[in-house]
Amino acid sequence: MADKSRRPLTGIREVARLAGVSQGTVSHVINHPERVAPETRQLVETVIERLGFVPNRGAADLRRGHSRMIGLILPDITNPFFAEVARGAVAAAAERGYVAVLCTSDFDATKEENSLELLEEQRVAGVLVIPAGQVPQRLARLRARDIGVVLVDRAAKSDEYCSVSVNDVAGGEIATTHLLESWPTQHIALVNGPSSIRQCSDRRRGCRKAIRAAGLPPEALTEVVMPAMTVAEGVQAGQAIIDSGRLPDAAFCTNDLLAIGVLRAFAAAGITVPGQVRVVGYDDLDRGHDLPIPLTSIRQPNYQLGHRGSELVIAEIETPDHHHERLVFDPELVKRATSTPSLAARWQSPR
Amino acid sequence: MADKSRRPLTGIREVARLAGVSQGTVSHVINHPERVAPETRQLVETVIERLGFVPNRGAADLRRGHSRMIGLILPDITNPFFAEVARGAVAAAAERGYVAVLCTSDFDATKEENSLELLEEQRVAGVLVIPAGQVPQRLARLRARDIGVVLVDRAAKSDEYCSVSVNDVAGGEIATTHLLESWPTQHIALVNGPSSIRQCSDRRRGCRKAIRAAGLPPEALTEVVMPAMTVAEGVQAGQAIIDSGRLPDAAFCTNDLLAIGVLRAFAAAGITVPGQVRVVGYDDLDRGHDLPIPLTSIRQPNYQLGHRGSELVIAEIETPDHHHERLVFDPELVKRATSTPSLAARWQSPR
DNA sequence: CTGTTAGCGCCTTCAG
DNA sequence: CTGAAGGCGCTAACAG
Repeated sequence: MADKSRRPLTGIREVARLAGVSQGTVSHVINHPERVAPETRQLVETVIERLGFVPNRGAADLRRGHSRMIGLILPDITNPFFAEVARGAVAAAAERGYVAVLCTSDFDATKEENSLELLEEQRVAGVLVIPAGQVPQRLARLRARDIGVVLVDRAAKSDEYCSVSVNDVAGGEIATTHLLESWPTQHIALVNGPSSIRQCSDRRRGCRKAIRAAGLPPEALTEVVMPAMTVAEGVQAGQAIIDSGRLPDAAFCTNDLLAIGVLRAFAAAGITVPGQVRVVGYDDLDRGHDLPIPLTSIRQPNYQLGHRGSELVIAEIETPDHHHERLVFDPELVKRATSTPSLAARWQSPR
Repeated sequence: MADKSRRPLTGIREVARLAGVSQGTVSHVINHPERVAPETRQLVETVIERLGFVPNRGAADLRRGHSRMIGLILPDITNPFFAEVARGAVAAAAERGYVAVLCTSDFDATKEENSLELLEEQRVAGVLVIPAGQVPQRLARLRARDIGVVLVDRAAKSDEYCSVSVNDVAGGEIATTHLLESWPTQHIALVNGPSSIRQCSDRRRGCRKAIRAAGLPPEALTEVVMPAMTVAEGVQAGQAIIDSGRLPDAAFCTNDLLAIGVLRAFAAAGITVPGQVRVVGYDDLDRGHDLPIPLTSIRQPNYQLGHRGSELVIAEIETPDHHHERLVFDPELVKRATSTPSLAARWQSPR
């Protein structure tokens, strides 16, 4: 508890000196304890303990030629979806003794590139990236440097990268099928975001597939496309549906925010859910649980995405002859009152 | 686009060779461009570009004796509160050219210690920590190593560390005062979590203060303490209030989850809000926005907490003679329908 | 302005 | 099983 002489209570060298052994031996007790005589080891460990010595990972990494950091680039850590991915990624990394360096792109391709550069400078062992838009060009350079790369929430096109993603076509299909099967349905509204977002077009594809499978004609589906996927847009979409004069039996909203907006518009117009129209969303946000009527939704294995993603990069890094893998998860339906008349009863306002 | 000869298209040395200058000069064009003749610089930059050379930050850090990484330890990145803090912290770090290493404690003191050890090994320049419980002992060691430390969401006791936190007493006071002033009120219920959580006791303190200030007797306040702060507990608390037979004029719930539960219980019992009872929560979760009746709540400057936190560590790191600062933010009332009869009208279910 | 040089802290053959 | 020695890639004096 003294003043510790001000100098970086440094290194392996000091430990060696105090223990009366060589640096090499100290290094061994740290990295290959078994190669050292029990008593020497014991001695060294005691000194390490007494000095409060903590090895300098950076120096070790430099010497070894590779680090134990993995970079994580995502658009917005505040988004529950990405946060969950991050949680899985950080957990898996920690399990394997890696630390995660977090970068945020704010959906900005430039920031994304900058982050990639920073991570390259740090010589991270690998990166997990949830691209904000296009798959960043710069990833190629990282790969050239033998930095592991895995795309998250986006299937790799070619076999250039590993990727973990979830099957949005299946999600759209599941949602629609549920609507179709749980109650007689002739007319479905699809409330969607811009087709330029892959998720949106994939989910639409699944939706159409289900309709076809049910033997319904394409006209059974009416699509409302909104420029953004917020509650406000949802309200507008809901209003548009109402104004169209032809109320659908059910509405599949491509995300929960849109669904919440639609629900709001319906409530304001006195349209009952699920009585007149059944609704399902996508993402299974917590926000959807406490609505006047809890929202049926599609849940994605977000934590798994991140977790398996980390495992994949690490495998890619540690395995000499690595084959790129493309993992695709399936989403899952979570039934709630908004699509299920029987569940809805208890939610109707009392009295 | 060739095969790049397999070797780590390495270093400054190679650049120097190809440019026909010395390593030192290359280093200068990277770190002190102004100290180099424009043409030499131009030449070197061209070579750097052509080689796709990216400096090895780890090596530089080793040489310089300090890194540009800041560690971030928080209980759960999935919690909107912490996520927002992280966003601010990461942004501020990036602004100053630092990268953030993210660690998660899962509210587990052991994991917290482990993370601190990892960060110490990485020789991060500083750490931002949101303690899971007690302030970790190990922080002292980091400080001894000249690693910057700032406590987030917790005021430092002594003047050992910098800290950024928010005034929970003020929050409790604001919430209660709002309830008291916006409508005639004789009886308030305080739905609280365990007193062992500092936030809970602080908010209670603020609540009492407001009641005293309004000239009401202590009996005007009835406290319901729940062992956890979830929606489920909130429902129970709401039920308890109902069962007590004496409905309060207003309820201050110490977080939004509790409030949501209380609201649910009230709705199920046919008690109108804000008609019979007005309610305010705490945290201003998104979840509260889409309730049958939007929830009045207290919002904390989470992003600011993280942002200023990062700025503080960086200041502590970069400023030789640094005085520990204790920043305290004030929370803010967000009025919504749940406490405001006039706002509530438009939310009443139509028809 | 540019070149030379000596390490930062650690790991890892290679001998003894 | 242990010690000695040579860098990893880069920066920061110091000379020229």
